[in-house]
Amino acid sequence: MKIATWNVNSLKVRLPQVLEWLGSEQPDVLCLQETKLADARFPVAELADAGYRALYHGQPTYNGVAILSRTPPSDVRCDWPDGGDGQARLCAASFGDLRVVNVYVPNGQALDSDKYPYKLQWLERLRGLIAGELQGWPQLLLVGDFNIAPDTRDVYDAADWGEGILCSAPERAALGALLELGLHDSYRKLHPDARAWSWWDYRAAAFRRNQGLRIDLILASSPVLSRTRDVVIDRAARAAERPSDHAPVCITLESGA
DNA sequence: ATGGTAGCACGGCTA
Repeated sequence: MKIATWNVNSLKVRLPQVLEWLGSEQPDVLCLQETKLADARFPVAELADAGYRALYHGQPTYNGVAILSRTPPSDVRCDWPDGGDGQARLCAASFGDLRVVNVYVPNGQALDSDKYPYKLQWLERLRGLIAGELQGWPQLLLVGDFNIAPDTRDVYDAADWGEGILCSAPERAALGALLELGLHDSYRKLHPDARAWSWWDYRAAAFRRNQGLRIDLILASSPVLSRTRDVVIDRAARAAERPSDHAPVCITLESGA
């Protein structure tokens, strides 16, 4: 079973690439972030033609998440239990015994921005939600754009980036609190020494100079990690014509429990 | 060079 996550930075613009990627990679589940689409404009028919149904939760202009799958999901969740705060950043669905939670964590912008405490509060709230989900779903994947580089290995130049946004100690502590629930950074577990990025800024020719960060993560509960065959970052998608600034990340699981 | 690019119901905001 293959489950992937990809911040597409506008599904309207990136739909041809998403369709091509679905065709070549054939994932069972693809979680999207930054679809930037109102639900009425979600490309349901085009994806159905490609063999994928869609669970989507969007808004105009900003944010937006979706879960594409070849089989019907169950126990669908489209926002926070209390209805959320108007920012479409969370959805979840189950495929058999596997729970998949898809998040677009707030960027935070800068340490002195009011978006920074919002990010930290959002992550604290997510911890509570995931703790509850794990009660009913021991086999769980928490995937998405976390907007946090877990440690210095995940930054092209950690000394230069320092304690800036995406790398500050409170952000990393909030990610650590999620891991303490019994989740594992699957890519890092399988590739302890890898220096690989999932996001490169559009500005300053960051991709050409390979100046990136690994902020798109697949966190797996222990039962899922134990049946993980591999985790890969598809750097080629970032090198494509008119790319998203993020690369897809894909986990392959042994089939069965 | 202390910036740059990309996307968005269109132009200041977000990343």
